[in-house]
Amino acid sequence: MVGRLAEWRYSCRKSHRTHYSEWDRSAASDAPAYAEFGNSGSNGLSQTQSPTLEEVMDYISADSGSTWAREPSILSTVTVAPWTSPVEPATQNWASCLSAPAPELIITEQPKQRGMRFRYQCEGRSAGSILGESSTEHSKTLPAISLINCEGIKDVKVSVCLVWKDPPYRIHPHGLVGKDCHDGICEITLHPDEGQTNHSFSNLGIQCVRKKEIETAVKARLSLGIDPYSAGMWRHHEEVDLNVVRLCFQAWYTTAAGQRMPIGRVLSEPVYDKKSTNTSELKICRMNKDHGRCDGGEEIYILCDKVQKEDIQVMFLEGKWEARADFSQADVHRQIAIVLKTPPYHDLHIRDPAPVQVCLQRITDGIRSEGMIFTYMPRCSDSFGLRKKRPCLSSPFEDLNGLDPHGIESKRKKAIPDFREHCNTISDFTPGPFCGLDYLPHMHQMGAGEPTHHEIEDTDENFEALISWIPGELDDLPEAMAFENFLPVTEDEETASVVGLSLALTGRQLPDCAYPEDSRMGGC
DNA sequence: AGTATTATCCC
DNA sequence: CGGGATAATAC
Repeated sequence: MVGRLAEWRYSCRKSHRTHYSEWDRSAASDAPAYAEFGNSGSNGLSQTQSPTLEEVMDYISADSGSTWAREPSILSTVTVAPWTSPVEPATQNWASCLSAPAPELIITEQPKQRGMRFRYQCEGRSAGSILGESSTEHSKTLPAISLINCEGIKDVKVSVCLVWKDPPYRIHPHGLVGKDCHDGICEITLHPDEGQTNHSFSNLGIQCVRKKEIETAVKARLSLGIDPYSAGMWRHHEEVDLNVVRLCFQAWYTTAAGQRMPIGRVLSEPVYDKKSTNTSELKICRMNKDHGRCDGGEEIYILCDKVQKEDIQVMFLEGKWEARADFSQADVHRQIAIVLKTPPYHDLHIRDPAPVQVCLQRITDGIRSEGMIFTYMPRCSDSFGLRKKRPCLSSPFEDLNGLDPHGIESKRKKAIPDFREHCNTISDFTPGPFCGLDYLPHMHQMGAGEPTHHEIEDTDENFEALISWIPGELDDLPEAMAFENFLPVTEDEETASVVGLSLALTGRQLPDCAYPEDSRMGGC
């Protein structure tokens, strides 16, 4: 467990290196604290995955006895104030003295955490608009707050600024732009005495600064007194994580005596930059295969939105069952494609096709993409897989006839395939034999009576004859040499198969169009 | 020095 | 906006 945590920390450091360095430093001097997180159980951290940073934070904040939350030495990089609670009812103390319900500021609609891109100044003033978390494609919501127990107050000033995702919630160099925004913050005045206690923020955009502007931006904000957590400037402030912010809502009112009273200080959930690959939404765009053998090990290509090769896994899911697809970092191509091997299905003896979900999952935060269906096929009842008839194409090269020359359409949204089709692959011939050239005429003979199909008796004799011919172990033949690709269906295909087979046996590249059905990407 | 990723800028 | 080209950095 400790090892896994260390691994998690390592990956965090890699992908958010700058941002977490403060914690890394702390943790280095307090290994036992980390070990304690790893025991999960009652501490609320996930048991099935590495804990997220938030979880660790929650754990820390819940653990008042933690030495390193108070230990001055670990705060050596902090120039101003120590850490304080994220949601702090600032009004609690005096309110209880007055025995009146304390005025409060609450977030009634959190900002949507993902999906909006931070914009540079050079991209224009309109930096988009942060939506509410319950927004859908059809109904938009906005981030919103509500003032509670403020009925009698005339003016309440509300201010929103951006802070770091993590304690001590320093001011963030990025700024808010849009309606009611200036100097990177958004300020409005509400009149609760007139019933105006709610507000939703429309047209709030996040404008990002360039790295070289971080210091200037932070100083500018601090000089305006914007620093809700009095966290000040960090001497390594340029190490801020520029891909995530939190909105910090604050409110004040002025008493009759002219005293300025704070009402609240509330943090939103983190808001992540859509453009950054370590926080963006994950998406599978296409897979080259939507079904396969239930014992797994089949190669599949997935095209996806940009991912980070060291922080991505592909999960196969069905209810509580989860299996991770097998691939290495080298199998992630330019961040947008993954070549993987399917994991075996949990039941190798299924009788019917079993559809499961395939999705991308980021390792560090556990976020998953939407699933795409992949259907596991039963193994064949006849070990040869030859008894089954194979459906006949109207034309073996249908795809070449103009409508879909690249076979793109034909790969889209296929219906759940008939598992018999799947059974015809040579890999069903455990232990992986291969048919010899001289087997083809034999096959032809046997199918002579059938105009569209050839069938071969699944007898032990035939099987023995087949495997006895084979020179050696051919377990690892590429999928392109699947038996179905060589099994003649029509005269044309048979010719193609003979060509294909002979080429395959001589180890030469097959012309794409020699395949009755090209199962590889790209097509003819 | 070359490749892979990220940051910025453009449309 | 979303997509993508290009400059700038990181391995």
